[in-house]
Amino acid sequence: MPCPNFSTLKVNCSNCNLRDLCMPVEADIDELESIAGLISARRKLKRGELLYSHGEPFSNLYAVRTGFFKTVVTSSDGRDQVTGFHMAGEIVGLDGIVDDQHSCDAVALEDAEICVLPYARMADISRKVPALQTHVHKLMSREIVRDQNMMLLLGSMRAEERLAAFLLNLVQRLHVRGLSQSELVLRMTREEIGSYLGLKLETVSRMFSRFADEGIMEVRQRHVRIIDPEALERIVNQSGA
Amino acid sequence: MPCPNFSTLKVNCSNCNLRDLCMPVEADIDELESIAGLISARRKLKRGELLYSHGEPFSNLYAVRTGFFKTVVTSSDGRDQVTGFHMAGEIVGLDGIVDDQHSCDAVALEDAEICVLPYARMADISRKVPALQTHVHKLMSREIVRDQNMMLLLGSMRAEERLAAFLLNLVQRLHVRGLSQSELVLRMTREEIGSYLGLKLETVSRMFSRFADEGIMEVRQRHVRIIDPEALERIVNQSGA
DNA sequence: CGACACCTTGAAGAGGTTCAAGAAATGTGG
DNA sequence: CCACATTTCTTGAACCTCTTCAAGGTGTCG
Repeated sequence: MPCPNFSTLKVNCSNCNLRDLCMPVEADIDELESIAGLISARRKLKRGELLYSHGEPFSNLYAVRTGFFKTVVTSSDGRDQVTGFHMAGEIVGLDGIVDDQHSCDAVALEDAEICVLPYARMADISRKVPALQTHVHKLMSREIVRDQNMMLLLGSMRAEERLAAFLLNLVQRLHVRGLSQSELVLRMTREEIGSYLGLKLETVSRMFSRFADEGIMEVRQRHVRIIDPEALERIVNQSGA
Repeated sequence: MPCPNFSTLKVNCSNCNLRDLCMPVEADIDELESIAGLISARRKLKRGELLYSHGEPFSNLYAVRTGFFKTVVTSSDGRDQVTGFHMAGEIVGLDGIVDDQHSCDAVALEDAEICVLPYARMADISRKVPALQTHVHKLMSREIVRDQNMMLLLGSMRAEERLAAFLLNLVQRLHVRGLSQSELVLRMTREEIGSYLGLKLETVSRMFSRFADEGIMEVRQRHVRIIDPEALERIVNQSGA
């Protein structure tokens, strides 16, 4: 076995328990067979490892199987911004298509495993399987809508609103994956949350403390228990124009 | 003529002077013919008119022919955020694909004309013409990268940096379209610029005044002449981590 | 020409940042 | 498995940027 972090055996979507999340495509038997062959390999990453980095030639999309990733954009003058957190069933790498190279870094925030989806193969198959074509378009459109909602958050919300929205979004996504609606373990640091939300880490920390003081949640380091989700909803929806 | 704002006569990309901007696709004669048939109609809009609005069923993308648009996301509690400004040759409407309905409003900021690109037709043709498929993917990927760069701007830049970046981006896009690199007429209000940049209109106004004081540009209402573009570059690239 | 929308500028105030110090958790090497 | 180094988190105080509120000016359109 030349490289223990790659496996090409029995790599197939057909019997993957994440299929409903990452490839929810209605199709006939033949088509499903094509789709099952989308994946070229799986790959394991250690915490802190880069899945891809900006400037790197683009050739694959990646589906997260296990673990947790962040994507980070870096500007020419060294600023950087976390643009997303990605968990099981989500697809990363779409940024690379336009210039045939990645425009951000994708970093594993804990030990992780991903499926490699060669873009060329995906494009080929989606020409033959309309349902896959639709799915790919929707993936990209969803990313656009999500990013525009982040622009709304970053452009118009105050610190506590941002953090509340962030937490609600996280638990909602975790809930879809069968985890608790109220309890979660943050996979990222205060600084990473801050970068994502356009805040400094101290501000994030203070907001956590404030929410805890107000009895909205319990916070012990990265362990968070949401006691009053409606309070969070109210915070997010309170203000506005 | 039932509706003077729609025309379906001689609507064809083949001899459109904007083709290089909006459909720069390499293909053989047959394929180009397919692509030329992408457009179903053209439509004229008056200043202030909506091209589409959030919640509206999605069925078309739109290519801007003339005029200038903004797209605006509105949150449930009435906040809104300008997510983009769009000029000749640019495609809008990609947000609508994921949920079969638009998630933002597109508003003409001046009298405008657009080409209607039925999404179903586009999807069909791009299954037969790989170059079009690639083009569509790149369009969407470009939008993702652009939005993520806006997240960087909103999350990490100060007011003067944001405005400088905005102006440089604007003149650069206008320059590609054959207009001056230094002179421009803003099509949007201070408030709209502010919404886009996550600032209040007063802040935008103050920053314009500051740039004018510093001799970087002349500002007379919406007429802007950039005297020292390098100063703007320096402002954008100054800080960082 | 008048009404309305848009822009500018000042002064006061708030929210978030910066700087700093210490505490808690995590990981590492012996 | 423990001790130590490192990273991460919390909290306080001073500061700064941007916002808010207010008033007046400028431009535009019917």
